Amino acid sequence: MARTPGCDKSGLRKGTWTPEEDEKLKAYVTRYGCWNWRQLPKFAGLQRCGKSCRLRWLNYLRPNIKRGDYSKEEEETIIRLHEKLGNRWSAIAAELPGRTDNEVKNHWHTNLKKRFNHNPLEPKEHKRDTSSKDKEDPPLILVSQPASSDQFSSITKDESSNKACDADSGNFWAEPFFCDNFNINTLDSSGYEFAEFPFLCGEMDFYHQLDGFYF
DNA sequence: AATAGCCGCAACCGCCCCATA
DNA sequence: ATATGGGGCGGTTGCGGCTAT
Repeated sequence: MARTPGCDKSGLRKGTWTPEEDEKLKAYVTRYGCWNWRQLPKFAGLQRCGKSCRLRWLNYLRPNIKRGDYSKEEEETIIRLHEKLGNRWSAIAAELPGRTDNEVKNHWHTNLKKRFNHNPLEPKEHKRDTSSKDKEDPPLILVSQPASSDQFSSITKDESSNKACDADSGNFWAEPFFCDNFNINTLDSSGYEFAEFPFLCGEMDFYHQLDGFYF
């Protein structure tokens, strides 16, 4: 499933994230936010590149991530938007609360594409894979159903981790990040999310301009 | 019970866009 | 106008688990 741990030539770790790394990243981002993905791993004590941290956070550790089976409505939405937008997974994922572009993309490639390739309504410009093995899969039948809220709160495969996310997600997105030296009064009086304050990271004292304070 | 092949998905890679100097 | 750095995005890879034989 995941790639085996390894290191690239610069000594940065690659491959599967360990629970310890997850904890470090989650703790740091929760506390300080993602002010700079490239610098972040250094201060968070991670031997990872910034991109890897960003991906891990956005696709796995971020609060309110919904995992597990897709509802019919979600699949319908993906298919409808894919028909309209093509492979713009981030735009499609934006319409599916709790789903990430990576997850939507994976779901498309592993489930929906096989079925949807047989749907004559699919625009040809988006059709990429017409391999013969797909012929055994039944075409996807779109059925409109009234949306029910419980269909959007599917049980996750990793319920324990999701609960952990839910526990601290309550006010996560609505509240600013605080650290030891942060004073809410330093927020720009205009209301724009901007703050400038010192971080204390280990023995280093930095000034960071934190933009996008509320994410 | 063994094993070969398939599938799902986390993670990496490289390109592109945008902001800033 | 150009260079540079950072973030975002889509395509692809490859391992582990599952299933069929």
